[in-house]
Amino acid sequence: MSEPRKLEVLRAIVEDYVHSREPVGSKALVERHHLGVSSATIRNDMAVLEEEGLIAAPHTSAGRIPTDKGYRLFVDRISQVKPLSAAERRAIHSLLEGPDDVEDILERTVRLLSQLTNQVAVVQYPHSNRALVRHVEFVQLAPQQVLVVLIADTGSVGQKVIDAGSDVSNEALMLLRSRFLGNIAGTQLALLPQVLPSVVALCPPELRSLAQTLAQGLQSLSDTSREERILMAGTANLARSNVDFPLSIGPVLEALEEQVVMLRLLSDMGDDPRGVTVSIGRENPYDGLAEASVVATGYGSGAKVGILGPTRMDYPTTMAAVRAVARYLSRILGG
Amino acid sequence: MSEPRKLEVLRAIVEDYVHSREPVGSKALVERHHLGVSSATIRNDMAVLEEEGLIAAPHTSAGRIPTDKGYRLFVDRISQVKPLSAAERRAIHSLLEGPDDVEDILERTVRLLSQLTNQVAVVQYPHSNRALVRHVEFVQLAPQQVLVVLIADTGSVGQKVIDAGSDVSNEALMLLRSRFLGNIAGTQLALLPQVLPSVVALCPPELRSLAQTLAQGLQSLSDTSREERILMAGTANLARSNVDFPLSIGPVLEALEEQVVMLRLLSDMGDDPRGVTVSIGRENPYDGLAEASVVATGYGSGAKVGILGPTRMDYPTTMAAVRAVARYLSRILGG
DNA sequence: GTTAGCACTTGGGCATGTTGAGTGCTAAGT
DNA sequence: ACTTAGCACTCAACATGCCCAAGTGCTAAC
Repeated sequence: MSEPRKLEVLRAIVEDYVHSREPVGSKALVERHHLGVSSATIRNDMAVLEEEGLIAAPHTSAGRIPTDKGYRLFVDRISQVKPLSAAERRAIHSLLEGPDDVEDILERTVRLLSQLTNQVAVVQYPHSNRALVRHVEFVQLAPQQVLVVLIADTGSVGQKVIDAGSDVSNEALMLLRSRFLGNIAGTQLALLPQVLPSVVALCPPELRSLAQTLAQGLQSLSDTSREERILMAGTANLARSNVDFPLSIGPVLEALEEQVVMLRLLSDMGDDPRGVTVSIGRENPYDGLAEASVVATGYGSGAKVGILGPTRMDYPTTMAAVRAVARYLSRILGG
Repeated sequence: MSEPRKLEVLRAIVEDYVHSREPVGSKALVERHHLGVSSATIRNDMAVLEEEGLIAAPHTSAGRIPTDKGYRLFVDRISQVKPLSAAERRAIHSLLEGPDDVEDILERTVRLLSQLTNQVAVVQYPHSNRALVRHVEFVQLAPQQVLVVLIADTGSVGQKVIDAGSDVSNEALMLLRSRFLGNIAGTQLALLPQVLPSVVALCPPELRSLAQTLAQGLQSLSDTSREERILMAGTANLARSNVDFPLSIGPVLEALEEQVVMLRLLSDMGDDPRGVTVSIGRENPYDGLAEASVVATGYGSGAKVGILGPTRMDYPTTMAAVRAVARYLSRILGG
């Protein structure tokens, strides 16, 4: 059989199955797509595809459905990106309007993306490797408690309450504040771990231990404010898309709730700077997502946006949406 | 028939149904609970209960299940609070340990509560009606963009990027910062709307418009940092508890995602300062939650904690857990 | 390499029968 | 005035058997 037709058949199977949710047979296939051959020929081709592990039959006399491997081939070699509809473009454009508040933008982004794709949308907070320290504030909350605030020039704000271990005088705090501020303002967040110890060393010995504690606080803020959070929307789509399909939704919700899992997942996906990356079914490192696929891509300076949905999803459209949204996001955030 | 026994029967039905998930009939009832009468008597009682709308039969020859109204009576007049197990007490106690960071504590709280109850746990950020302005910071991000930061003495931090409309000089910003700080430090957040205009009025005329913009930013921060966010955990429990039961999970997820809906819901529930409040099924203002119940109570100075689950839930245990967690939370946060 | 034809498999739909849990009612007992 | 035993009745759930349509794999001819 001809190689191109084989791929064409796989493509037809994937598209029909995604759209109908039902195993697709040889006859239906030859009717819906005008391949120039008969159903018998298709059957032969399908037998080959099955041998290669690209499709499978749920039971003897049913049609075929694509396997993870089949989707993989489809995504890698067959599908072409679908252009977005005018309405979709418009929706994305409207992201450009409104306040430039990072939080706001990300929130609108996930909402939009989840509506666009009918899947769960996820976005990682922007990496701010290049972000600089703009301001540092120590606020005394209680005799032994200090609120540490770190403001970056990107507008991201980190906060953390730390326990000093002993009473803190206001004067000491003021002194340390100006000492820290003077020495780290303008520094890249990413460099804080290297810079902070020297600042501590410069402090008067009797304040050394407090300074050390504060420095730790700042450092952990520089970590977390950098990339360690995600935002998501559209979890209800999980229930909707599986209304007559028993994808076990429980494990997926669990995974989504564990930010650690999701962060891991996103960063494990290569960040091909131009295209989107797809992780299909069992390719996925987390067991609970064995029946799910993730479509993601980087934006700005390396953080990820993406969606999560059932393996049976419309990859071309979804990939187009993710890519488009990522591009706009990069533009807005000036990545 | 005797009134006390009628209630006893209702109680037995509720308990059996919650535990077995199946309609409960007269015979099973008389076997499992040693009521001193025969099944025929129970049948008569059940007929009365059904007339009163407290229980219902899914179909002719099935047992009865409690209606919303039945649960209501059960919660209000029959059930007694179950004491928590030692393990549960221990788990709650361990909340006391660890950093006093509000964010951290709330996060651990929802996790704990969702595990304790096997439901979705929700917590509203603490009200800070009594919270005072600790610090105000204006940070210039771009010629026309200013980041406004408002820090309260409770450790809550609000941030917002505002667009000034025209270029802002650094000196002007510094001046306004000290002007605002001097006039509103120590003020209650709740009073900001009244105080801010006078501060604006005191500013030099050429800065009036910028001051106005900044004041608006601060005011919106005082709103949002006060109570307008919620945190949740355990959405996966929704899927688990309904594995063989078709509570439509979709609408519930939608509701959970709409913070506005949840906030509305929580604040609409009375805040009986001592007991917990329960909202059952259709009593619920939001249609998507017609098959769900919310068990909530206030903590600290009026914010809410609670859980959301199917109407068929173990109310006594759940209520006990919610109440206990709320108490500890109040203690930790010094409400 | 493709096609027509055909025997074969099998899940799904449907009609039918059976079972058992559960009810409501009546009449008798306390 | 309640309670209880007994009984006829209802109805979902389950089982059984049947047929049908969809779909396959194979073979032989083109």
